[in-house]
Amino acid sequence: MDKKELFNQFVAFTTAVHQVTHELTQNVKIENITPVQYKILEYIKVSQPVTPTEISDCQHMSLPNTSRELRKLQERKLIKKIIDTEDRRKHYVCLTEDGEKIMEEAFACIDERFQQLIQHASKKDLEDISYALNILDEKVFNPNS
Amino acid sequence: MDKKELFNQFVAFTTAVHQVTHELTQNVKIENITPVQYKILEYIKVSQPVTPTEISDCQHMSLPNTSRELRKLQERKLIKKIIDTEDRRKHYVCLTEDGEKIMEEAFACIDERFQQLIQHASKKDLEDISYALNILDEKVFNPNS
DNA sequence: TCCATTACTTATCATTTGATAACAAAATAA
DNA sequence: TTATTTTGTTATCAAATGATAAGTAATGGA
Repeated sequence: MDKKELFNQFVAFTTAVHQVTHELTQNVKIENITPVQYKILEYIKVSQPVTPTEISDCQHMSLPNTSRELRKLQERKLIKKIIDTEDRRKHYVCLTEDGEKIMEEAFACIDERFQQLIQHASKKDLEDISYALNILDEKVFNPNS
Repeated sequence: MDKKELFNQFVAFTTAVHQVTHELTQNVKIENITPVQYKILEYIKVSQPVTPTEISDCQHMSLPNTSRELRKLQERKLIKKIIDTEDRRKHYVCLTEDGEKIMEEAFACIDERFQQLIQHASKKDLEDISYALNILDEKVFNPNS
């Protein structure tokens, strides 16, 4: 196995992943939500509670810009902030009920398209896919966990 | 294999892929190139020659905006356009020598970080990774090819 | 107590990106 | 030939995003 060749395979693969994730999410349409705001909501949904600093780090945006987007999401009642009782500088960000509802709909929509994508997969195919995902997670994308 | 469970695994996986590709490309710094322009160059590099319409489709941007960015890249002598002799409406876009040089440097930089990522992988690991990439390409991300 | 650091906010400005209308030129179909 | 479609450009405006300075409040250490 040539490592250079593996790199080419890797590049083609990640391109395909980006393409497919774009297709899966493209018909998720939340009223008046910008792409960046959607990514933030998605992150909160999966990892809540999170602090603005964590969002800032994970989404690769400055804390001031994160703060601005969070304020907009809060104004739209999609998220709420809870101040840590231990360290009152820290804010824990969570989805509100409205936010949860919207994100569950979004995920359901993505899931629906995902199920279409794998509709022709056999039982063994599904096992192979799951196994392959695990291998790559373990050896490339999440080597520590 | 529960299809719902596979979806969760899939979501976590694609998130990790996006995260890692961001890390691999983040220290590719080309002077005065915007992210969109970089994505266009990357696409041209891999798929040249391409037409503006193809770029527009693949990068999910309107043709006018594609045209604008291509003009900027052309002004910087990173790409060139060749008019199709058969159908003179069509323009084939290619990298110039300067463009090739810059993109090869960029890819070398990404490759370097990729090699770090898999530096501890054994021969068998590499084979497993390659196999897993193939499986996923075949059954999920590139079902037609 | 005083000072430095951390977590976050507000405000402002520049740049990038997206959307749309109007146009030109070439190809194709009627 | 004339109309229609395709391919691409230019121009303009609005919105989203990025960068940075300045400020508040809480914490923790000297």
